[in-house]
Amino acid sequence: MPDIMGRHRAILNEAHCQTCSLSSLCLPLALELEHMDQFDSIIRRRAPLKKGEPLFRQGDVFTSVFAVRSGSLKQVTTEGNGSDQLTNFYLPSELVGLDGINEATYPGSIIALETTTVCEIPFDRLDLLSEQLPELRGQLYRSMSKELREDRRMMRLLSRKTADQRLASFLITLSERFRRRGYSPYSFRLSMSRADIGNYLGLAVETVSRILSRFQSQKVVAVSGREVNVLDMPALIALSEEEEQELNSP
Amino acid sequence: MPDIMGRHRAILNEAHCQTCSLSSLCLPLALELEHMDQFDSIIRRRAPLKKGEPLFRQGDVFTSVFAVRSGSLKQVTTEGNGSDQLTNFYLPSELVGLDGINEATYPGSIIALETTTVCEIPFDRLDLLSEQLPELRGQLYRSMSKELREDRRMMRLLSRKTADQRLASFLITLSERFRRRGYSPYSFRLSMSRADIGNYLGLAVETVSRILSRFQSQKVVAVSGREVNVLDMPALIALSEEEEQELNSP
DNA sequence: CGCTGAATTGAGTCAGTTCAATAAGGGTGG
DNA sequence: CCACCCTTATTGAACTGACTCAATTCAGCG
Repeated sequence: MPDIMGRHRAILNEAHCQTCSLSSLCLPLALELEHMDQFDSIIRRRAPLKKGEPLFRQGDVFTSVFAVRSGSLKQVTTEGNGSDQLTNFYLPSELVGLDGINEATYPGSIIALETTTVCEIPFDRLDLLSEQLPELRGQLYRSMSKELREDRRMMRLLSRKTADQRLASFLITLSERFRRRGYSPYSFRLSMSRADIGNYLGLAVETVSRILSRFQSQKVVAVSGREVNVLDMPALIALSEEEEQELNSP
Repeated sequence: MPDIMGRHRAILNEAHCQTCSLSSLCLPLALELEHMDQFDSIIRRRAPLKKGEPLFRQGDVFTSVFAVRSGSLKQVTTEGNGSDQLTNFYLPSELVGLDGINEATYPGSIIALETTTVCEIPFDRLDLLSEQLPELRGQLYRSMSKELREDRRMMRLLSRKTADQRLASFLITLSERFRRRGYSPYSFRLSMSRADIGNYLGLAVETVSRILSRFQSQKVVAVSGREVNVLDMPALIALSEEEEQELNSP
């Protein structure tokens, strides 16, 4: 029993911003140590989510944003008629739930793609703290602004790019995100299914599968199930950009 | 000369939040009168933009966000290779430039679609004021969050919807935005070209033109150049939703 | 070790594009 | 005010990238 308690305490201890390996990427990145204590004190720990478990569901009352500690999640929005749209993947250090601030409920469900831990940040506390800490406020504005930018890139991808370009862009973006988090940009594991990738990129599963096979036969990547090895990054970048179409320039 | 000065002063006078007809939709919507004075004092007036004139260009240093007073604008992002993507239209009371906070430069150019006036809100001043005024801060968070939501809807449109559904959704969204601003939701003028619409919706100009013609022959709308009359709103709504496709649900 | 969902591969179809040609606006200068 | 030019819009015909349908194969898991 003391053993279990000890381990439990240890887990809670390592779940502090001051000792978190993600602190240089996460929301409190710009904070002084003393301010980080303040920030840390408003955070609520959460039991790890299992694969497939929701962090919250579409329509739940908005109370908090969440920072991903480990694992990954997907955001899924269900339309009236029951068809789903996967609008985002979230990796460690990224902030989940920012699009819920506006309407008091979350606009999509967030589902764990693997065993995943998150830090819960109650938004009213965060807002109050951001009043006192300009650095934190700035970081929050920047996080939202960054997501706006990424959305614009995604719109471009969806409205202009071919299936090949979409897959290549997707792999490059993932690779870059892993790199920034200290993992290999050349060798990683996809936590999402082909169906998820297709849904996210606006492609049929079959198309995703076919194109990954072709990339493999072109020696650009080696794919085995969900393991990906990028063999020729320059070629992949070229694939993501090639033959831009000129769809009525404004 | 006194005449001109007089008129000039009159223009400046009417450009105050307290007397602005948009105040119930705009950023200071939640502010008490005395706080609105404070907000009003940080705003910089701008000479009206002529059609085609840029408010700022992609890559310009980020300094301010802008509230549209009258007219309309488009956001255009140019990729390395010179192809453009139209990522947004802005109508009166909407906030322009929020996606520039993150990286110190604006990620796209903002171009007037017609004669357009805006209020410039220097972001450093806005940030400081938002420290003192929780209502203002909340409104700023909500504005950004709302834009995130709208981006998600746009992604859905681009990855799931047919050309017909896209056009119908576009017209409905415009109609709704006009309605909220006190204009007729059934009769309005498009300030953007067919090419702009196509670029925004990820369609060829020809497709936009063809579908508008078909909607017209179906008596759903009457289109004459840039004048639009919605004849059958329920039908238009049905067109925007019909026959949802089931692209690999997550 | 067998079962069930996930992934791959093939064949045929179609929505929306491209290419092309014509018509309609909308400024501008005489 | 009108004629001209150039941009914008419409319409037609042919083509194609990605989808759907279908049939295996593979992988993870109880």
